[in-house]
Amino acid sequence: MTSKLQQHSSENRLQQMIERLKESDCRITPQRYAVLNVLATSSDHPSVESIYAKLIDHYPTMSLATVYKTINLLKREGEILELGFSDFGNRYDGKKPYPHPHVICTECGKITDPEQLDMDEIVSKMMEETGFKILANRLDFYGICPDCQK
Amino acid sequence: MTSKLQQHSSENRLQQMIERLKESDCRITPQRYAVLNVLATSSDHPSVESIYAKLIDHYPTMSLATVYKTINLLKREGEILELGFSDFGNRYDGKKPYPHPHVICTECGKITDPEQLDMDEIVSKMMEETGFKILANRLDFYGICPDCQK
DNA sequence: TTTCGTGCAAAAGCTTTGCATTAGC
DNA sequence: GCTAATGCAAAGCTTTTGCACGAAA
Repeated sequence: MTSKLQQHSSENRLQQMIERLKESDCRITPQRYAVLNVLATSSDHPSVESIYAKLIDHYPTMSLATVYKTINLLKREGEILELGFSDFGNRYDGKKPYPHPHVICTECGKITDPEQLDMDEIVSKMMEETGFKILANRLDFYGICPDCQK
Repeated sequence: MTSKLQQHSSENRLQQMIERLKESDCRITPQRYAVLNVLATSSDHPSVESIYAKLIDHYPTMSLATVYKTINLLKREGEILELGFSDFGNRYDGKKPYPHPHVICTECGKITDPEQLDMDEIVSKMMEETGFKILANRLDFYGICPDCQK
């Protein structure tokens, strides 16, 4: 799993992804580059559909299958975090591919990252209590964002 | 949302579910009763498929559609907690229908409830930091259970 | 030139839905 | 007896896959 210490700017994040794919002998096609770029620069946790929608005008041959395949590749390489939702589809975080908390507005679907909450201590406690070797976690808060409360 | 203070034994949990459905003018058919019973007495967070499999011998006319419909009814009534997973299907908790942490073994699929972790304080902090009105949460720990580590 | 990636269309899972039949209350 | 629930089969969604063509290295 990628360490939190490896956070960089968006441009570096894109380069990081490309680097990783090259190391695994993957080709950097225009389509892949475009999907990587969206994932590396989006803070709004895009869906497959929204990535496709964002790219189809500029890349007329882009297909949903290619977006799916690129995302699966990045998942295998550990370069994106998948947030699966049973109600409103999967969303992806390419900026921070390691587990971290999310706050989700159930009105408008906005997803943001709270900063003040560190999971390390909680994870340690859980390992002690349960005997599990904990490798990942997921913490979501669901509610109404300030905008939607108005 | 059901309060944690309302925890009861499995038999009472079943009665509680039935009560709630009756209040909403739902009929208690043998099929519904059977599904409710599985959900009220299972600690292993069953899937739709496993509920169906457990019942089909005793209720030969039971259908998957009925299990799905009953589960959706209970979701609407707030009487079960749905744990959606993008990789291995949805699982359900009828014993504790309010949000609470889960520890999931990625080897054998076992799901257990840790007891020592209270989310209330963390939720309060999050509301302060983000301005969200937080109504629910989900906390999963993924790892290898003691049995699978051997 | 060889191999990998693309993109279409079909298939695969899982869940929901329409509708005629059955059965609670 | 009235109305809701059941259960089959069909439809819907999202995601995956097979395969022929095209492009990267």
